[in-house]
Amino acid sequence: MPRRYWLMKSEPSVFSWSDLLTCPNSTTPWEGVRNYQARNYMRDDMQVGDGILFYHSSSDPTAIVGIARVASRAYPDPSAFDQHSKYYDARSKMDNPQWLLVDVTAVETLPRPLTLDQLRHLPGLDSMVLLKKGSRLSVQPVSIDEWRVVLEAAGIHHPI
DNA sequence: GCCAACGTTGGC
DNA sequence: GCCAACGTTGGC
Repeated sequence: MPRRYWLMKSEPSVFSWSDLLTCPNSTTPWEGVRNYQARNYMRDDMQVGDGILFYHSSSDPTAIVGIARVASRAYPDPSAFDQHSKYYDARSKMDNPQWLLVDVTAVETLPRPLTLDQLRHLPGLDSMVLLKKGSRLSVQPVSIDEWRVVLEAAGIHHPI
């Protein structure tokens, strides 16, 4: 199975790239995904070792800021069971979990963030999910070609 | 803060 | 199954 590539969004005011870097082993459970399509990508398609573009949304500027990798298969998101969590969902039962997550590990910080505006001007990213109007998916597939374009533009030549 | 676009819910 | 209402996302 060839490696796949993804883009994952996070609001830095909630969880930033630098927050990830301070986690033990630069690794964190990607809590809080509450969208079925995003969940299904994690559940059905993500494999350990897949590449991740780490994107800061609702920030200034919005940008890809780091390269990460998938560090586990999908497993139940414990925050869905936690009544004190903002991600609590009473419909998700221990014996029938509705929401899943994967572990994410930081690999490399971009020398400079690649902003949304820069991405829009790069050739070869026309069909990138992130750049589609109204795109809200927080876990998105990225093609190998898009991955290469982004890493080249970021000045990264030996990722993962 | 605004608001377009989107996903989900629930009445019918 | 339809679709209006609602809540959320996220760029600006």
